[in-house]
Amino acid sequence: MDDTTDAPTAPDSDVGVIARLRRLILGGQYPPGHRLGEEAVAEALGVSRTPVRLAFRTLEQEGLLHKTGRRGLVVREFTEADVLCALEVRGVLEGLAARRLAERGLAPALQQTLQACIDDGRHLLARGGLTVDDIGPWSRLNQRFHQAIVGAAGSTVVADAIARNNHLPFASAEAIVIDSQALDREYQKLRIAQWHHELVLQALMAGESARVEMLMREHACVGLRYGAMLGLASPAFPAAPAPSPLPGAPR
Amino acid sequence: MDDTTDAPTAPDSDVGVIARLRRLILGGQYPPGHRLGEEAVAEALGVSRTPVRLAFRTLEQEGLLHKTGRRGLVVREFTEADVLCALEVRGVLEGLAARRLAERGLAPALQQTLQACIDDGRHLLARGGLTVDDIGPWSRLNQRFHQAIVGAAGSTVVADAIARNNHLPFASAEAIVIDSQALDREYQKLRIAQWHHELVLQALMAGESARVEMLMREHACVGLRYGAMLGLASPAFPAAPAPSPLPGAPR
DNA sequence: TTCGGTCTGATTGGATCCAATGTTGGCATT
DNA sequence: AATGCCAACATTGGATCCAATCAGACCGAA
Repeated sequence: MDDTTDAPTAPDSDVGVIARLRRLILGGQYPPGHRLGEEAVAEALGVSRTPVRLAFRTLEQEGLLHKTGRRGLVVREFTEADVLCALEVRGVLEGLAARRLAERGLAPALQQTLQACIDDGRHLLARGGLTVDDIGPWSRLNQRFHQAIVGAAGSTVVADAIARNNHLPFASAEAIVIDSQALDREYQKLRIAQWHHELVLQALMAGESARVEMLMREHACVGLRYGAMLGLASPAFPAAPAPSPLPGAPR
Repeated sequence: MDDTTDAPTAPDSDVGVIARLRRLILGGQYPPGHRLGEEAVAEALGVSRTPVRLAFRTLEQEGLLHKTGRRGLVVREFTEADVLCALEVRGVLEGLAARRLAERGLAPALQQTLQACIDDGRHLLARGGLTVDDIGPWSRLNQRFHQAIVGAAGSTVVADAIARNNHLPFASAEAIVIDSQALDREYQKLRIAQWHHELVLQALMAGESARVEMLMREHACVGLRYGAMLGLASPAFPAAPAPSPLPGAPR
């Protein structure tokens, strides 16, 4: 398996073994509940046992693996309820970050950044429909929006808590589930998300801290809970490969 | 749980290196900002570099250590604002857990557990004052109360997020700051905490999910923010005048 | 037939060795 | 004197070897 295929903004290109093993797990190579042995993984990755042990430690802390009573680690299995919970945790934490930001005051530079994300989103959705090439740009601007808010909240503790939660594959903001077969429905979802972004900026500018907190909490629900209302099939978490979100053109 | 004394006679059987290194860091042996080398720590702990590397990985994920731009890891330094943020994160997450619990319904067994904690606390505080021997029992019942709520929320994702935040030494529920020199003031704090516990159970029994969420969020602030109002030393906040009279216990 | 004990194999944790890389100090040159 | 280059060193990451421990199987006895 080649590991160099990643988004241009590589989130964790720091250590190869961890990223590759994580991709193998998320890609379904090791099914949930499967027991992982150091030796087997080491041979599969073509490295020694030492880096695998390090990677196991990290991935265990991230929650992807967990120790069983007996020997070894097993791939954690996530239920639909787990996915909802992870999104709710993200909403609560990002709500906290947004509230703190509103209470501290919105710097002009940050306002410009958020406005740029909103402008990009408005431009992206202006055509009245989605294509597969739009998914990458929207994912990026969405991530920019969220990261700007979290980063400007001025607390590494909050940012770290969000980052830890985002280690769950389905919980991060950029990992929005896009059903390429129903792009018209997904378009509705993105329009709602865009609407939320605009409301969030509006509330931030007005210093409405309680409102922006609630908006962020609700915004986190767009990924899954809005799907059913829009007639989308309740998507199981995207553990399957999903090679679609490859960025086509970086705008 | 374990002996807090640094007895050299093998307290390092289960997870020894991580626990011992964490104790060294939290004990101030390695001051914040200090650079940790594998070799030095390995020699200090009397083990090889391999378990130290594993421990570094874990403690880095926990947030106690962080990579510097250059080589090695440094002990993370926490500001007063970080402490407040960690408590706020705990409040937000435990508020989420309590809200979910209220929405799912309170099982009779859990109600009994919480009531037992409350009874213990009421008994503990009935004498009208604190002694140093009361600190341990109160810490334990407090932890029992919080763990019961978090565990009953029915989500490993939420519980894990709280557990990760609790890795910060000052953020966990049992790590309440007790000033042994001002036990009368601390007694006021514990009375407020006890009061919160009783209100939480009341709200849980009534199914008041929004209220119990807010109660848990406020409850997390008792540790630090109430200290100043009660005249306790807290450098970040000016002491407010007039420690308010506490209401009597309900029922 | 079933239960218990023992043995063997597998697996993990720890230690040590080797390679790679970044850092720092010194020296030479401008 | 300042600056840039080079070399020696320190430190980290990876690989391999050794010990300890746990699990499962096999055998024997009740």
